[in-house]
Amino acid sequence: VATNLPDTSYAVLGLIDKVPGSSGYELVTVAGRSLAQFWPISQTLLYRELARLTERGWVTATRVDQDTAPVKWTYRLTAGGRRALADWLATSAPPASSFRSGFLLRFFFAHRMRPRRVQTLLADYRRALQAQRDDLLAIIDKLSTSTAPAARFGRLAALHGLRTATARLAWVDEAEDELNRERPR
Amino acid sequence: VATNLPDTSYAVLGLIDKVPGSSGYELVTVAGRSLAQFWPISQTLLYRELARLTERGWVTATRVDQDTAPVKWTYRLTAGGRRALADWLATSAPPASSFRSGFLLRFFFAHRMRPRRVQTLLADYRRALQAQRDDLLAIIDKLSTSTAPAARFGRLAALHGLRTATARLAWVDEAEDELNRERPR
DNA sequence: GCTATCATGTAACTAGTTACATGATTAC
DNA sequence: GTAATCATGTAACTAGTTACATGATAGC
Repeated sequence: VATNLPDTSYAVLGLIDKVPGSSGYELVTVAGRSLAQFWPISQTLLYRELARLTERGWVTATRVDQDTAPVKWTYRLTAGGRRALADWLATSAPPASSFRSGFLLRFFFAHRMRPRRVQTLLADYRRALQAQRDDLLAIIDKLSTSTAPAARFGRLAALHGLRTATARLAWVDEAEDELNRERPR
Repeated sequence: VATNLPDTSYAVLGLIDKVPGSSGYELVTVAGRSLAQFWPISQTLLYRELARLTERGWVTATRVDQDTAPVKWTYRLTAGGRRALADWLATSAPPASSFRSGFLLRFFFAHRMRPRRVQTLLADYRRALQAQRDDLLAIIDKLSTSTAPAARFGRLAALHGLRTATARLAWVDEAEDELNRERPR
């Protein structure tokens, strides 16, 4: 009964391939500061995927006893896992780019808000974008020192986020201008 | 047992408020060319939300018999529905902007791909972005003629998508340049 | 004594997806 | 004949979220 798995499974598989021999706990943190920008995975889900990948025989789990910290399990791809990852990467990415913005959803109904409320909504959005931009700048900065071939794509992925955030910040200015122009004071 | 509803419910509520007296079928199409850009709602889900909103007493459903087409049901907000919508709009949008990009996920693991594959991946992404940009341009064009206050925010929301798509197209160029520079021929 | 880090889970839920069903009318 | 438009659903699933549990060690 080999149904095909969701992209999240391959995300975890790819992560293990990138940092082999890490524990679930480590993978959660690594995912949190890399994948999270464009493919967030919660801790619970990641552990569930690890179990599933192990069951499939795509990764092996090794028990590691530590004296200072609790027991941990480390993961590595099997030959089957490498094949599965390669197959998935060769598959065309479907248009499955789901984007849901709580901000835009509310903004779309802004004609039912008082002008002041629209202002704070935009201000909140700007703050969130700035925080995101700063995060991405830090990531890019850290990755730009490394010359590893794998880090190159990570850096470009982060750059994608940075360009997006910057454009959206410019949009916030634009929107504020337009809203002020029509209704002065 | 009044649990609070997900944003999607309010999205539908807001839509009905925007186009009162429309049927589920009409709402599906309206959602498809407005909300879909930043808050996609499938047909099945929309009908389910209509049932839920009716149950809550936030909207009323009216049966309309037609001689040429099948029976339809049209929807309108009640006083309670208007209050619920206003309350939700007054609520700060949580950072809940979930973004999942199948493209970036694969691109992040591009070090495991052959260079040719990376090229086609980028080319496919560019094509998708161009299509999206054209869609948004058409929407903005249509909305810019209208002077209704509600259309203004719709236009700005579409502009947000346009700015995003444009920045990402520029990123594709940037990424291709960078990948070609390091590995000529 | 408190908080943070390391480390792995269970339980319960629900939002959202996909596939399918039905059937009339109009236009090519 | 066949495809598109109008119109509303049901059924079945699963991916992902949220809240909670546990427990050791290390540093302040």
